[in-house]
Parts: sequence; structure tokens; C-alpha cells
Amino acid sequence: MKSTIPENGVPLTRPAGNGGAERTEPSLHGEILSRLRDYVVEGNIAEGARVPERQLCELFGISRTPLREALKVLAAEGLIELLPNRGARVRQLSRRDIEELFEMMGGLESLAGRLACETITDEEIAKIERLHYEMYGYYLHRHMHNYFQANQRIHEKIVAAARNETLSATYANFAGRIRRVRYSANFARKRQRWGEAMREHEAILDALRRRAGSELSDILFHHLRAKRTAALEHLDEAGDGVQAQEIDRGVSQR
Amino acid sequence: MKSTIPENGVPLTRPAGNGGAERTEPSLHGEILSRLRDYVVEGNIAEGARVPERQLCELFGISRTPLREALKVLAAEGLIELLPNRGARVRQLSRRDIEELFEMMGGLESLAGRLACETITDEEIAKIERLHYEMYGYYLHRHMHNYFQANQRIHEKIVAAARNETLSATYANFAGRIRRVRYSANFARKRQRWGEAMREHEAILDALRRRAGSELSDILFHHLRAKRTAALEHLDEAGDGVQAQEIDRGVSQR
DNA sequence: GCGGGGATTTTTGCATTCATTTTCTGGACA
DNA sequence: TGTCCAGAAAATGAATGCAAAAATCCCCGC
Repeated sequence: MKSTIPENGVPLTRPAGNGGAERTEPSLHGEILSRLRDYVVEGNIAEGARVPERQLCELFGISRTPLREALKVLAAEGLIELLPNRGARVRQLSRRDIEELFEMMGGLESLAGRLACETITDEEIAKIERLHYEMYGYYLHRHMHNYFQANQRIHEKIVAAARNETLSATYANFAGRIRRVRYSANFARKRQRWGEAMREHEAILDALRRRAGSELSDILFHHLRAKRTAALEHLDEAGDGVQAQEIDRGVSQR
Repeated sequence: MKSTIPENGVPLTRPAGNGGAERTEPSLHGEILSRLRDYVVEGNIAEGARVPERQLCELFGISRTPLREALKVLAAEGLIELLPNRGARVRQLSRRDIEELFEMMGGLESLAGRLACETITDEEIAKIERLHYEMYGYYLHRHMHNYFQANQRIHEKIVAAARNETLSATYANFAGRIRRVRYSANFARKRQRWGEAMREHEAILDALRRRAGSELSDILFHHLRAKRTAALEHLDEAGDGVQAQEIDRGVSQR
């Protein structure tokens, strides 16, 4: 059959028992798309660097056709950019891009909060409260990583409570795009910002309990606006070394 | 009944001088993507119907490879859906899909309004005011089509005033998905709803003049919520005849 | 030592080909 | 007459081939 494909570490066919969390992608294209997206989101290719078609084909054990299809989709998602006759590059997020993405996240969470207030159940709120106190514990112990994860899950729960699949999918898309930025920004988060964030989260919970949609919408927007500010500050501080390499990546008009 | 594609005037090979207003897409893939997206959005293929690869290849004068790449992207955009080993179909919007899309539009416009209030200039507001009075004229004369277009342009201006390219692109994407629904719903719009919409638009302008971001955010959300309700009512009334043809398109659960 | 220009290699974009799967068709049989 | 099944035809998904563009290398002149 596919005897021409060199055997490498990655199995050509999916293992029979797929490993727990991963949802089964029926088509090869779908699976490649997911895998390549993860591969890029997880930072396996440097920002602004070329996406090596040939190597990825070997890595995944496929031909160029499905890989290129996946590249086109990722480009449409905004994760990479396609330069005519010059292949794909991992999209380098400019300062403005990051601003825009945080604003989008703010808008989406704002919407999610508003919608959630319309239909959220007491059980769902209780679940979020539990996550909140868990997060508070990590805050007190200054356990950054777990705090970050609990934080993410709270926001995901709110989005899920909106009961809007389209919104969830869009949210996941944008979340993927700024994942690295958010994480590193959170790592550098100052004590002061931590305290603010905790207070904002308390306000979020309060508005959620009262099902105050419009109010929650405002709070979430400003919460994300604050995250944006923190991320940009972090970028300014830590990013000086990165500036140089951001410059020479050439034109990238959309 | 297989041939849903009418023979239209699109030449098989691209004319040397590309036709007028269209922005030049550097790559063939990009051009095919745009053309195919327009082709679908404009309703040239019935909802739920198969997207005939072979015929479209002949129509555009290309091979299957770039066409299939475009199909994958359109599927990611939510315009069509891909059934494994069974090709692409134009996505049939369920009632729930339409609800979700209007909610998304509400969220995006809500965000746009909030952001716009931060940076909009007096000139931009004046421009929107002119459009508003133009629209008011069409309202008085019951000139449905022009009213719809002026309405669209006002909302586009607000989104543009947010100065967020990512938001604009996302907005355009969702607007394309529900274009048909919105338009037909507007056509059926009752007198009463027209009056309401005009009042809402006045409130929008008022909040915009005062740069009351949070307030405008609320107004726009509820404005879109009202549009959603109107669209769904229209669907319930006029959609009875469509129900039958919606049933037998086979499985398509999401 | 350094820069420039042309040939070579690599990469890209699309067309074509090939193996499967699905769908259509026609006929056997209850 | 209706149903089921086998074979043919068509469509799909992915691999490969090929021409053109880009990147790289190499050598020459300065």
C-alpha cells in the first residue's frame, strides 16, 4: 500500500484505543488539522519562522496534499500566514494584534456572561464558585501555574454556560491564538495585578449569582481590558530583546 | 436532479485583465476561495445541497486541488460542512444556528459600539447621522431595499469605528453566514418592528454622541436580540413550506 | 576580503493519477 | 410488485508528477 512512506516514530494509522481526551477525527484531513494546530499553538515552531512542509509531511507520515489543506485552514484561522510562492510562516503577533485579540476576547466573554445570566443553573454557578475558591487557594499560595489553569477553567465555564456552540468555537479559536501571550503575561503578573484580578473575579461571581447580565457584561469586558494592559506591560518589559527579530519578518498585509 | 449549477457567464479561464472592481488576489487559491465563498453566499447552491466539485472545477477552470483547499477553508468558516467520503454540502442553518448567529452578531456589534465610543471622531458620527437620516427617509417612504442597505452600512460604520481589524474580519464572516436570513427577515418586517428599529437606532446615535460605551453596548445587544426575534418569527411564518425540503437532506446533527 | 551574478538546488503551487468508498443501475428472487 | 444484492460508474481522499518561482551556492571580479 503505502510502502513508499518511511517508517518514523509517528504511527500512520491511529492507534485502536484512542487516548482518552482526544476526540476522534473521522477524516485524515481533520486529524492532521488538529495535530498541526496543536503543534503550532504549543510553540514547536518559532514565531515568524517558516513552516517546513516537507519535514511536517515526514513527521506526520503523510503527503503534502492534506498538509497543505490544513495550512490553508490555519491561515484562515489566523494562526499562520501564507506568503505567495514563499510558503507559510507562523504568524507573528504585533503589539496591535495582541491588543485586538484581547479586545475580541473581552467582547466574547462579555457576550458569554450576558447570555449565561439568562440560563445558567444554580449547579453551574456552584461549580464556578468551587473553582473560584480553588483558585483563591492557589492565589494565597502563589501557585502560579494552577492559578492560571483554574482561571482559564472559570472563564471556559462561563462561556459554556452561554449555551452557544458558535460562541464556544469562536472563543476557542481566539483563545488558541493568544495562548502563549496570555500565559507568559500571567507568569509575569505582579502581586498587585493578582489582587485586582481576584477582586474582579469576586465581582464576576456576584453578578452571576444575581443574574445581572448587563452588569456582568461590563465587568468581564473591563476584566479583559485589564488583562490586556497587563499583557502589554509584560510585553514592553520582557519584549525588548524580541523587538529586533520582530522587525525583519517582512511585509504581512492582510 | 443533480445539476444545481446553472451555466452562467463565468469564463473558464481567467481573463487577462481581471474584471474591474475585484481586488487582485495574488494566489490562485486566494482567488478561488473568494469566488467560491461569494458563489455560495449568493445562494447559487441550494441549502443542504451537495457542492459539486467537478462542475465547480470546470466553472472556475481549475483542477480539484485548489478547489478542495477552498472547500476546507469554507468548512472551517462554517459556510459549508464536510461529510467524510461524502463530499461537501452547503450548510443548512437550523433554527438554533440562526439564534446563535444572531447572538454572535449581537455580541460583536455590542463590542464594536463599546470600542467605537473610545475613539470615534465627530466626523464619523456625522457620517453615521447622515446615513441615519437617509435611512429615515427610506423608512418614511417604505422603501425596503434601500432601508436595508442603509441599515447595514450604519452597522458597518460602527464596526469600522471600533478600529479593530480582527473584529471587522470576524464580523464580516458571521454577517456572510446569515446574510440570506437577515435579508428575507427584513423583507417581511412588520410595520411595528420598523418603528421599533428606528427608535432603537435613534438611541444608538444618542449613546454614540455621548460616547456612552457601556450603554451603547447594551442597546446594540438588545437591538440585535430584537432582530433575532423578528427573524425567527419570519422563519416560523414563511418557513412552513421550507420545512419539508429541510427534512430529507439526511443526517446533519451538530 | 567582499560584493555581484548566474547556475543549481529547493520549495511552492497546481495538475494529474491512483486506490477506496459511495452511489447508481439492473436484474434475480420472494 | 417490491426488495435485495452484485456489478458498474462516479465521486472522494490522498499521493505523486511537473513547471515555475524562490532560495542557495559557487565562482568570478574588484
